[in-house]
Amino acid sequence: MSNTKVLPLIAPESDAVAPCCPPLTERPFTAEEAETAARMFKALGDPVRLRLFSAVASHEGGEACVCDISDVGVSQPTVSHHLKKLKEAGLLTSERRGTWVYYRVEPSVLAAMGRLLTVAPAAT
Amino acid sequence: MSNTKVLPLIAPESDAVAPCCPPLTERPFTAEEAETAARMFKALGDPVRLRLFSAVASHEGGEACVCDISDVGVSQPTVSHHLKKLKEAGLLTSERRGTWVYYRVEPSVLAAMGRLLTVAPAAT
DNA sequence: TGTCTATGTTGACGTTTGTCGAATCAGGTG
DNA sequence: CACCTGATTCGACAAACGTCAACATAGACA
Repeated sequence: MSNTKVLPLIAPESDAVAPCCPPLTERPFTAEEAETAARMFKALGDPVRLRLFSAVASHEGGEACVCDISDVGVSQPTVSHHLKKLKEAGLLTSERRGTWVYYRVEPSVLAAMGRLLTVAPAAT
Repeated sequence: MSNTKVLPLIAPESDAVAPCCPPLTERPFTAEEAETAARMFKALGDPVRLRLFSAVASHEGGEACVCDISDVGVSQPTVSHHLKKLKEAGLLTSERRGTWVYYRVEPSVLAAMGRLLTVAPAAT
């Protein structure tokens, strides 16, 4: 199962995305909100991680085997290390299927981050 | 007063935003693209910087004096240090007016980052 | 069983980062 | 001019980070 869903895209109008924080432009972040959101931005703040994330996110079906994306110029343990970081940040999930481990993006988190960078719709 | 300019919003349909990179989900980033984009994400990857940025972005008129936003729990030199980082990342600009220094957000960069997190429209 | 391949973990390393206090710069005001 | 306040720069230090080689683990297959 689950081959039917080609990428559980998020409904742009849905506010069911991770209720982490309001848009950055809406009001000053609290310390707590900043902590949460910064964790996600930080995870994408490294070139290697960004390439890995982009490789997974753009891969067919929204998921990719490590072997498909590990050609980013660093050693294999380093790739594993970065994928772990992305997982800890909630941006990726992983699943072992036989010999290979597949990573897929967490679409709701992507949407939540996008919302952070949204400019508030004309504040009155 | 000054309600006339609500925030120099970006036209969501305009592709005139910083032509850094395509959406993360469109195709695997090249090393160069990742380097550029990671620099921006990294700038927002610190809680203190995120609070400072949010404070500026949400401030009336889209700009704020350092004195208005420097209450984030760290020393004043540290605030200055982080604001500098945000400036170097192209997220903020600063201008001295008399005694005070005002920071304002670079809306096009915000838009560019938002576009990165956009989900590609049904990749065939 | 043993072996081979694909990933993850450990330990160590040099580098970068976040933080502060002290010193310095920039503009007002008396 | 001297003095005060707001903001940046400097110098130092501990903590976090990115990286690798070596080792460990998980599953496939003979």
